[in-house]
Amino acid sequence: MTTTKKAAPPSERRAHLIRLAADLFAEKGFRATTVREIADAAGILSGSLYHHFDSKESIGDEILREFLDDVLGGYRAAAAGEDDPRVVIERIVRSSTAALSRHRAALTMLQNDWAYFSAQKRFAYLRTAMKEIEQTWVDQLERGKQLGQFRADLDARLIYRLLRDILWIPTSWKQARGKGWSTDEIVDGLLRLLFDGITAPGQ
Amino acid sequence: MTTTKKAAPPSERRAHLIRLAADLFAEKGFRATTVREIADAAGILSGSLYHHFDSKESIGDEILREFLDDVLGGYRAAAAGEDDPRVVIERIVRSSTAALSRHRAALTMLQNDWAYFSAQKRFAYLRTAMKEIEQTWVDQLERGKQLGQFRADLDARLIYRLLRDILWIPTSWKQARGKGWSTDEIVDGLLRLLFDGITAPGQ
Amino acid sequence: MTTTKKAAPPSERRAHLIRLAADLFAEKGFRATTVREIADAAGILSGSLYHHFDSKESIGDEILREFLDDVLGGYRAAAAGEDDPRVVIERIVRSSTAALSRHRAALTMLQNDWAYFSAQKRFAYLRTAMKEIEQTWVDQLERGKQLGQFRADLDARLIYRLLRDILWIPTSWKQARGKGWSTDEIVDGLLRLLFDGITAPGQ
Amino acid sequence: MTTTKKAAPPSERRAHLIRLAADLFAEKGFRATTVREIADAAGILSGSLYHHFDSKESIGDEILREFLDDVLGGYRAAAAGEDDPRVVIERIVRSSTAALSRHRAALTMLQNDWAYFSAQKRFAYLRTAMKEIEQTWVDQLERGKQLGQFRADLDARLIYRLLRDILWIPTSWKQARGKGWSTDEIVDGLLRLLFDGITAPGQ
DNA sequence: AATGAATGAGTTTTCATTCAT
DNA sequence: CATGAATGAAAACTCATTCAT
Repeated sequence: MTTTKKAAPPSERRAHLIRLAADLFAEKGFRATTVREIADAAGILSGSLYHHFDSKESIGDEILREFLDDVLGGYRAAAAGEDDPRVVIERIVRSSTAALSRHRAALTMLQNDWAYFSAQKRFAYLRTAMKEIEQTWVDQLERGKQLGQFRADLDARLIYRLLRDILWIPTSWKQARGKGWSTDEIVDGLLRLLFDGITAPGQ
Repeated sequence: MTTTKKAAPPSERRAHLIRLAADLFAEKGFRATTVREIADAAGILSGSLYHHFDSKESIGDEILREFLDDVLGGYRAAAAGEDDPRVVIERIVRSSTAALSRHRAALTMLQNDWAYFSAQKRFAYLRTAMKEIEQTWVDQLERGKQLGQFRADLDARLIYRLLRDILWIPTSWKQARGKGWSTDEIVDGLLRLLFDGITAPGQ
Repeated sequence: MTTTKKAAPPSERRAHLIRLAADLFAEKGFRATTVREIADAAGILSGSLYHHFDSKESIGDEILREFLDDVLGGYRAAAAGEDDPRVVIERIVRSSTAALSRHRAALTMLQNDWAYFSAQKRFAYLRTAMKEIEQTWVDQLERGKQLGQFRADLDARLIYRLLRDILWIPTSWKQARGKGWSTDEIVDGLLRLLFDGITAPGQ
Repeated sequence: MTTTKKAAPPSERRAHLIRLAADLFAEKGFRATTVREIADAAGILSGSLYHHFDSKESIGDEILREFLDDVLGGYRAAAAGEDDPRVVIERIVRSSTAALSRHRAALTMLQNDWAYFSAQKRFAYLRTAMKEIEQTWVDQLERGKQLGQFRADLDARLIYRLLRDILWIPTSWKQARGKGWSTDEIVDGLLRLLFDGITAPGQ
């Protein structure tokens, strides 16, 4: 999950190309985006991309690593030095929503081409990161049960599974704009649903 | 949404090939699956598939149509002749979970290659179907609010967006078996989360 | 060193294409020959080759395996059931010269691109085969020394090193025709040089 | 065979770069070595090489010319003012072995990429040099026959062909060190093989 | 002297599809 | 129904070389 790679000297141009590629990946998925399209977007020939990267996959790699570093950072910070599971969960939701909006492309890549990436050893860190994310959720849900904050019959692992993907979703809405929701509205709606469900208080 | 197509004379062999293709699509996505892989699975050569189908897309088409027919049937039946939105929603959740487990491949295809399909006129029915599904959810949530069953501040469209993808999720768990959840457990957990959230009653 | 590979069903066409490729490899070396050239020679498009082979390397693999099977077969037969090292060596020289003339392309490939092939695990059998060949030579030379047939001060490993490459040479002369030597003349000249040197008897 | 070329102003840096390139050529062959690899070895960017050389081929040219100048010099010196063919041949063997060890890269280049170089007019001097080398051998072998030193039935041209490549071989052993042979041991073994063969005196 | 960026022509490979047999 | 062979268009990637700075 380290960010520095010896074969990848950072540069302005390079960073710009990654951003262009990320936008395309977000739009059409990683596999469906061709290097020619990336090059076209940059106004250069496809072969010229290989002056900066040694493969299309290494561009994807860089995008995904940065994303997971960011997300995991948020999870760790959320869990550090805080005892109330409810607060930790709220922090996780808010921080990862923010991280996701910063790395929209990475999310789309994972959603569309998870099978492709996770099958390669090069991307083994994806599975590792997912495990840490799951563990964090399960830990907090379990602690909440023990403290009596959450329903005692709640299956932490099951709830996590149900939740994880909801967390990813709001970000992809950026594309479908004009719907009129701010990120805050979405996150608040999500937290409300998570904690209280849709049933009216009295019922 | 019509089922009969002139280029598709139904037959045992044909149905079998579709099932084989569907399994592969479920595993790796529609685009990532090659006709050669489908043919290999059937023990024939790739060219021979074209005796049964006129294109790879027409295989996908058939799988997606059957799926949406099934799902929409469930939605319509759930809403027909029932007034209590809570009951309708529970029926929707149960029926679509069942439909999804019957059409696992279709779901993966939509999740992975939505952009690809929805951009083609041939697959226009996908958008139509999605709109009907959304409308059904929004209708029921709105009626629930008016009846005082659901929270008055609930944004029906937002909640639908949050929910839709959760509904798809449990299906993809078939692969990761051994986790020890039955479909019923998952649906119950999902309905409980939807109606009541994770907070303990007293809190 | 097995000849049968499940992913390579033998066929007339396939064998013909291998022969065409082998001729080109012999002429210009493996790396320097493009798949397009092979396809051109066959009168098809380069992509069509991939109907028969999954990579250029697998064509090379097939050519090299057949060659080494043939050569090693000769070495084993030469050493089997024969005690006189001088006879064994003569047999080895004759059989491998014959094998080489049957697999001229393989030889050129090894001479030109040995570094390329031997660095890949796929071609690990090349090193294994070379070791067996060396061991056979060293064994016979040592036995000849013990029997008093060969000079006692002869360094078997050194002589082998000096000899190995001479063995390969005569084959490549096929190209440079018109020189007027038959294979037999070459082999006889070689054996005479090996056993007796160039010095006149009396000197 | 002229050494001076207008596009080649000699300099320290330049000579160093040629040495680096030569090492890589020796390891992997001329064509298999990329300019980028040469530049990497020098710690500069590939484009910067073109400040010193106008093409990759001109690097190869320089390496090959120096080599052939050195080798031919040895051949001429060996034949000059000496009547005994046996002595001349011994001198040739010793001098060319020494030359080869000074120009290891050139040898690998010729062995691996002979077809490539010899097809270009720029490298016409390669064929010229080879002809002179062959003629020298044939002359000495023929004279030896007339003097009764060498076997009368010996085919000078054939023997030369058989011998030439043996001469190159020992050089490539530099890489596989630790085998425990000094250059002298190799040359002596070679001369002994050449003059007397491997057969024990009495046999 | 060297960088940093790019070219352009070529390479191997992929894959849905066609079609005579 | 299926084979066996091929197409054709596009994909990812390679690499010697150029050039403004």
